[in-house]
Amino acid sequence: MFDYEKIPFHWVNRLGFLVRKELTSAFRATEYAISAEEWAILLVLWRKGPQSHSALADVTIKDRTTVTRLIDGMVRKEMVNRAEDSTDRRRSVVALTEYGHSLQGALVPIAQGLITRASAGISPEDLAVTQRTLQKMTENILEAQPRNTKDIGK
Amino acid sequence: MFDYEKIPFHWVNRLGFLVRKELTSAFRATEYAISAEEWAILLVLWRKGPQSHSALADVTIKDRTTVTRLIDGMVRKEMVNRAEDSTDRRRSVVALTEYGHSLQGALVPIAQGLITRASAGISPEDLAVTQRTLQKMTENILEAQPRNTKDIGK
DNA sequence: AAACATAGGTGTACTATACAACTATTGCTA
DNA sequence: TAGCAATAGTTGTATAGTACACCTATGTTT
Repeated sequence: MFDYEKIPFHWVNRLGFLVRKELTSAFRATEYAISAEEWAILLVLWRKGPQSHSALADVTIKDRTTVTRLIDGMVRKEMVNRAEDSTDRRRSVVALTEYGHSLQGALVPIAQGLITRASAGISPEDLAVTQRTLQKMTENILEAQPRNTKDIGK
Repeated sequence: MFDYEKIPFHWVNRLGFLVRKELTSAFRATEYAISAEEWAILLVLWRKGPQSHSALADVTIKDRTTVTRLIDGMVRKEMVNRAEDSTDRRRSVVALTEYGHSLQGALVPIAQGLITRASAGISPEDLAVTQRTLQKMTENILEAQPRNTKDIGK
């Protein structure tokens, strides 16, 4: 049998699960009960501005219906709102509300704290290699993979 | 705002999600519909033999009740069974059935295929650094962390 | 023996996930 | 340009995973 613990996969799973859990419970300890999935959406919106559902589904690698439900919840909690795209009336554009923007100040330091804690005793070079490797692995898997929209080669 | 994409966390989440999804769908394409969580439990049992619920909760970083439900399902599907621990009658020991053992031959090659696919174009050194780094990060977070049992300092 | 700790299970509730099927648009092409 | 195909998003429905609060049974400590 192969030595699973010597392979990044095992740790990707383990650490991924752990991070999600830690983030969620750290957020819940504040007055903002943000889930890890909501956090992922917020990150995109903070960095890239308003996005369509399809775009969000793509970057989060989730089904469009999952995104719909997720955004439903975030609208209910008034973190984001939906507007119509003026150029394409099928499309609705998800944008941050004032409250959604303000969450950044509260949440980012928490995430940074966790990152700092996790990175203790690890050299910047190793962190960089790890980041690159994980990114490459992600791309390898996503390559030639079905997406949510079919305009892959666009 | 910090550059999240330059940090391993982002990719741990993304890749972790992707791997779980890929594994699940690859398994579902066979005659064995094994979930990623069941896979994680099976891995432990294959490698380390019979385990108590608490031990499984510890390595999978899940709540004991979650493990109970997970094992319930696996017992129903006859992958594992529960036996009493002769030395401690509170404890029940989860062990593989014949069927559970046999899954190894079917499932491991699938996982290895995914690993090979993901690792394309990455040097063994980088893979090793990544594995070490992720392991260290996991340990950093788990350190001084509440566990399922309270015998932490044991 | 009493108090405490641990192993595990139940009740309950909620989140995330996604397949199938649907409507409303837009784009393409014959 | 008329009609068909593709796209964006939603709803119905079903399922898995998660965990809190609380419970019982057993073992440990003082």
